Amino acid sequence: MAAPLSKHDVFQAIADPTRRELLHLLSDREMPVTVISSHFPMSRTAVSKHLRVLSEAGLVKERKVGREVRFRLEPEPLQELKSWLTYFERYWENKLAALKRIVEADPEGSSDASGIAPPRQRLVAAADPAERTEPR
Amino acid sequence: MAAPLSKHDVFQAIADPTRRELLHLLSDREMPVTVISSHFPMSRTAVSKHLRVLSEAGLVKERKVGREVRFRLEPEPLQELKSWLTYFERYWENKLAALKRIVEADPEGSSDASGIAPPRQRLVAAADPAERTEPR
DNA sequence: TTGACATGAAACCAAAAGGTTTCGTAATAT
DNA sequence: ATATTACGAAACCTTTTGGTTTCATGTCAA
Repeated sequence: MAAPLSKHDVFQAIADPTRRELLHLLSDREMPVTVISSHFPMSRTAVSKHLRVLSEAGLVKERKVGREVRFRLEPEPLQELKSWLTYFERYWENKLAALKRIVEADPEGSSDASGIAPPRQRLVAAADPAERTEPR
Repeated sequence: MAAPLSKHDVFQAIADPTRRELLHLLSDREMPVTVISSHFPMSRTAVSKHLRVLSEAGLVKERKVGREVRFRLEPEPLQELKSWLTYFERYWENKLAALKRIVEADPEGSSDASGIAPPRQRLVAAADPAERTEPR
């Protein structure tokens, strides 16, 4: 349970398209920096910096082989992203379910196949026509 | 197939911790800007800017009510993130996943709008025990 | 009306991000 | 030995980001 209090977190690491491409590239196999950078329209140094950001986020690991340094994907930290997403999943599933009910005009309308607790999101507006927020 | 070629994508939108907190806050119910900003240690204007970034990524929707503007969560765009993650899930789920993938040898992937390139598959690793990369 | 409230636009600023080129150093090849 | 290759560190530059304060405008309350 080492706290990864490093400078870059997973969310920030994957924000850049180049870095996402790097992850895909490295998911295939491990590669040295020069080979990696040959896939990108920027300097090797720039790619190297991106690799460092990924490394600080724990998303890649490096290993020295002779004079080269090979990088490989380390997917585990992506789980944080996944669990973060899980929280919101029920919201869109709920919305989709609601839409489905409307479209199908199902008179019963309460079939939720996911078994996930429904969020307390108001799908309909308040009844008050003025809709004051803070009556003072 | 509306191409979401706006300035901010989902990946970038959720990179900022404040914006992630905003999404959580708004997942509960819709809120006007002033109320939202009271939850954050920064100016209302700053929060407003974050809301705009989220809006450009399609993650929140606004609605005018009297003199206030209420924001609410719009979770659908997060599905892009989820499907992006799905690709990597196989890698972390168990160590045999990579092998399995090689065996199955999925012939073609399709690139999407998020800068993701399909990995070029090489089924055989270098045989040289010295592990030279570029024999010249 | 007049004043208070809710909000966005604008101008501004410091720091971070993303890139470059140059250089030093370790490992390999000849 | 000597040249070549692989790489990171450093210095530098430009653009973006995340924040601020100030101001204008629309809406509501008295």
